[in-house]
Amino acid sequence: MRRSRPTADPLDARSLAILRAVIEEYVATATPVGSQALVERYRLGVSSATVRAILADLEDAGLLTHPHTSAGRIPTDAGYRFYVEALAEAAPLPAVEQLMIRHQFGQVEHASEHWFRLAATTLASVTGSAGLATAAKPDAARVRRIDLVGLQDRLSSLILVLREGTIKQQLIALDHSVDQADLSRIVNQLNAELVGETAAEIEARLPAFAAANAIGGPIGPTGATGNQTGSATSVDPESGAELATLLYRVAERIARTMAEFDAAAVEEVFSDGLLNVMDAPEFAQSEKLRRIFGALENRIVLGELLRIVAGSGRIHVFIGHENPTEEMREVSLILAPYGRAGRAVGVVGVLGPTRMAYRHAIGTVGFVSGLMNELVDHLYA
Amino acid sequence: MRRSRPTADPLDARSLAILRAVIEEYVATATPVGSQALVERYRLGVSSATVRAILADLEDAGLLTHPHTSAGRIPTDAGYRFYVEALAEAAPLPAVEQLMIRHQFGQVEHASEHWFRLAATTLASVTGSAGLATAAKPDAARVRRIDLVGLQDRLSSLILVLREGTIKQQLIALDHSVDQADLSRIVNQLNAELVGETAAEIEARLPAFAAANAIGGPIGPTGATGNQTGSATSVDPESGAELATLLYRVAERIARTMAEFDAAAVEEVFSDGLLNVMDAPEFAQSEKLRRIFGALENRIVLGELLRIVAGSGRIHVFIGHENPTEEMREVSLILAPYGRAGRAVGVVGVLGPTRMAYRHAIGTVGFVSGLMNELVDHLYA
DNA sequence: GGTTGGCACTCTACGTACGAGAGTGCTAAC
DNA sequence: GTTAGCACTCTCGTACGTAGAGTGCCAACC
Repeated sequence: MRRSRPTADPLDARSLAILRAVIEEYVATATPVGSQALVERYRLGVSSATVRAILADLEDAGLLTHPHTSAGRIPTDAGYRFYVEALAEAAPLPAVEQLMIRHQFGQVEHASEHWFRLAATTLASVTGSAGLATAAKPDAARVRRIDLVGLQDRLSSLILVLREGTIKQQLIALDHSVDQADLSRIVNQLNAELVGETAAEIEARLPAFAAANAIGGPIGPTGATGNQTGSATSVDPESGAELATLLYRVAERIARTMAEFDAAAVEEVFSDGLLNVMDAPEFAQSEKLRRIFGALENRIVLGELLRIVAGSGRIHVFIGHENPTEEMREVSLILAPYGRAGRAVGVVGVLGPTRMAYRHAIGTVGFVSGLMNELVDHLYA
Repeated sequence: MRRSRPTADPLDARSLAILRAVIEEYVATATPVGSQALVERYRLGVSSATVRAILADLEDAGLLTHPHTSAGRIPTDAGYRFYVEALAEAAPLPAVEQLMIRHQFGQVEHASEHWFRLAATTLASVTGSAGLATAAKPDAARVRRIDLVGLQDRLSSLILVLREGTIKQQLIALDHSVDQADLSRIVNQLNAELVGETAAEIEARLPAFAAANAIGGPIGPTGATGNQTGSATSVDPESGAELATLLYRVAERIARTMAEFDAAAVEEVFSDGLLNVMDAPEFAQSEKLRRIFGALENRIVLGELLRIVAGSGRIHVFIGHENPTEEMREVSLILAPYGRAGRAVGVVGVLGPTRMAYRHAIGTVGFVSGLMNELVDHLYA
């Protein structure tokens, strides 16, 4: 409501420089920045009075605001948005840090499950915000390997390895005791028939399994390999029927487990460095913190965001109010997808106060997502 | 420094009743409790002046304290300790709640990995504190099943199922491409020789593997079952040597993975309801919270505690200063082991402010650890 | 016209003062 | 041994006053 027209005059270079200075100063100090501080710390070549006039313009444009009359300026969400889009080229991660991170990933390379955790940890420590990572997850999981391990007389464990590296374990209670040799025969048959299939495809086969089950006979195409590990006991008809029943139950369980896996928006979100967020002075009162942590615990809220990002193929920045949920309106999220569309995709990113070092954070998230890309490519070339 | 001798006179029944009242009132209200409040809310049959005299005695005995002169009394850690040992018989969980919890465990029964998480969640929601749970972990893991799954030409995934249900996945880079049939032969041999063994036992066998490797011949006792899944290709000497090398490497990796698993004090601590702790008024300033969460994230601190509890066979209560670390001196931990000593053992428990409903919490932790006992027994009878 | 120094103004942060209220410890009477 | 009474102490909330930071505006300047 002052001086220049309230809306988007294209800002001149000096205004941009000042906007940028305000943002970077505020990000560094967490204190509203005044005209005096700006002329002292940045070579602006103008007096504080001039700076004040420009600050007022930037405020009219909605990019800055005032906590109160006699305080300095702080950026609005719109200000940060402008900064991210027009002023802040992503800062590439220094080569030293890149090397260090690669080295760390090398250390755990033999256990892919740890990559996601490490990605979150790395993002947290490098950016000083909270780090987030989801495991790479396919649209439709496919079977890579099935195994049944007898635990006790009437209890067995189904181990389902999916093509993308995920392992699912399920307990299966048996109606009758089944020895490991019989379990092996079932496993062989299941592997022969179901490897490479999706939940839906297995589902479609279930009636065939059931039919075979009903007549108590052996099932599957004649090509089923079978004949395994020594003990080639002859199968009496009754136990044959029992095995067929079991076969059906296991196949059904596999289909269900995979369907559940497919349906889960986000299987698990690894996070690290939540303590970093607690350190931010804007969250000194635990009430705000509580709401943020609450939102983070709520997988639905986060899942929605992650889904948006996973499909997009680019880095997303959600600043304050841009977040879909009320609780997150004081934090910013920088999220990047990784993996191959169609194959497995996951998301990595950071969460911090809107007062965040966006350049650095975007650069770091970009680097880590690239690294995860490499790793996933290496796994599923 | 008043009236009666400063040390442990055996306290009379009335003093005990008042101590108990103070503690239970304070736990309920989080406000220092005065003599007036006590006579109003509890049928003590005496005047507030008398109560005041007794409160002063209890303070001299070190069981209560004063935040300041004109405030009511609050319990000291010693007061809580006395309460837990002498005054508070554990409150058994109401049958309704027991049933509800059992029902919830029934819902996820088919996936044991979820039990630990559910235990933490249940403890958190029932007690209103943070819930903790570790997976059941043996002193020395034993192999239950080994599998190798080809991921790509020169990359394979080792899947190691331990007797206690834990699954470990490891990537193995191959020097040469190996087809699934050859992998299967290796797997069969490994299973034949290593099932049931510990890390140390496998370690001891490694030289034998290496020797066989050196001469390029087949290895293992003659009883090794072998011969599997169709493709009985004849093995040319060179590829035989390569396979022997691979066999050795995989065995070595298995031994190392298991040794690491054994060495880890606590593999993973599932926690839930940390938000509950944030809600406690004593932790309104996030500085205290920060330190507590920091201590929780530090696996070493927690690991030490859990190790103490795991071996003990009984419920432990750590109140405030009784905790080994500085950061935890404002919280109490109630921890119970479950499982079978010698076989797998784990720990469940809750963490909350020292101002905790001990009776209820102890009862709940006891119930959940009993439940986990049942589940583990059911798995590994 | 843009820029600058000067200046009045505004608002917060902080320290002080003060009364209300809660709860104690002590004493004298029961 | 118990109780009523009472002076005392300490916190908490409110009010107030001051110092300091930073603004917005204006008149003068280049």
